[in-house]
Amino acid sequence: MGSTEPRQRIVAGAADMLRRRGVHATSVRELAKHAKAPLGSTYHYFPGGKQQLVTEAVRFAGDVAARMLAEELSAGPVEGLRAFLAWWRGIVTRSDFMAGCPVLAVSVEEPSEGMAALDAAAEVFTRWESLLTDSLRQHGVGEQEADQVATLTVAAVEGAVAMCRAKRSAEPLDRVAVRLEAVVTQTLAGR
Amino acid sequence: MGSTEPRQRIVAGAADMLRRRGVHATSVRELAKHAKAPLGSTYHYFPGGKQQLVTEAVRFAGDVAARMLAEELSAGPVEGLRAFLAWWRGIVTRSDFMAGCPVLAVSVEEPSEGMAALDAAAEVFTRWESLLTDSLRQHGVGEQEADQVATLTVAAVEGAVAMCRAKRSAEPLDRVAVRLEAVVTQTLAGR
DNA sequence: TCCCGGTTATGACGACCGTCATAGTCTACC
DNA sequence: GGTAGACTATGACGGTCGTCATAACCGGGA
Repeated sequence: MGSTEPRQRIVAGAADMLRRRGVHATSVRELAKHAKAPLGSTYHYFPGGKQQLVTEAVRFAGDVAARMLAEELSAGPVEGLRAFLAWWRGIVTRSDFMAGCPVLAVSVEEPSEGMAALDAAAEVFTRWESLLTDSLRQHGVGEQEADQVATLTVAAVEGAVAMCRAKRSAEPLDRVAVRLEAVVTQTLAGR
Repeated sequence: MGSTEPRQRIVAGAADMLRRRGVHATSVRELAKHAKAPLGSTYHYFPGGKQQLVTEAVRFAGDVAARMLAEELSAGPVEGLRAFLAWWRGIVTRSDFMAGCPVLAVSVEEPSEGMAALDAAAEVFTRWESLLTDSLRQHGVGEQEADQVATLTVAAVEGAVAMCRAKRSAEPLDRVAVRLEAVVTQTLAGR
């Protein structure tokens, strides 16, 4: 909070706004105001314009989640999964179901011009999947099965976050959490 | 194809554009052009403006999918699941990973003014879940477990569709398909 | 034949968009 | 203390947005 670096503040603020409104409903002016930075600064720090800003925001949000996921996975796949789900639940509920996932937002909206942001989103998804896959493999799960469970987890979490937003309820995330934990437990038990 | 009713044409076209661009990147002008209808007609048939148009498009797309899902589920839960996944795979690949899900698009973007479209999205999700839940319950699955598996399925499919768009690859949907089928099969086998 | 409802056609409105140019301010080093 | 360079401030640009008012059109009942 109150980071002194304006650039960092802009990126973090952008990630926060993308969560709530999506890409096209977020203007650069609002972005600057939200970060208490002048509009001119925006184009000073991000000469690539909105595209660059969105791309960096996606990477930033992806990194934050990945760092958390990596740490929690060190206690085991099930513990990591639980923490991942709880983390998303916190974001969704604390914002009164206004906030979602900026990575998902970029993935759903147009690649109108330049796919930089979309590519960044794809990389974030892949990174999350890799963390989950590695953890599963380290606990004896086969390659294919680990890949599939990791992708299922990321997809289900992202989908559930969007569903929570639409329904203004945390139930989708809760249901998915129970079922995903069962899947991972069974996978670790070797079928 | 080539329906004579302009109103229907506009709604179907809107659903198609929402898939590809999302809500805010789709203008009413483009919508009218895409449906070969005059801009004035748009506000004649949809006095509620863009909000009403988006809402009806979401309901329309939701109905099409629900009808398909209901029919395929009559052959059993696994068969319905398979068809559901294959249907989405077709949409994603046939469009060269440009098209996604309009319901998801609405769920991820603004609640800015009037939640009509968001509510419609929530109803569509609930409808899809109900179809899956009912099918599972008719095959002896308990209530809670059926609810959880149904939500997991819808969430995972929606998330995977977005991931396919970002990665420009059908692999997320394919991985999710394999794992979801395993989940449903095991659920039906009673643990 | 006339007219009248539903539909299309056209153009305008105020607002906001992304982007940039330019000029002012500040900071830190020589 | 002066000056270079990083940052801020301001305002403008061409465009497009959602929305609406209004006029032209057109088919069919009186």
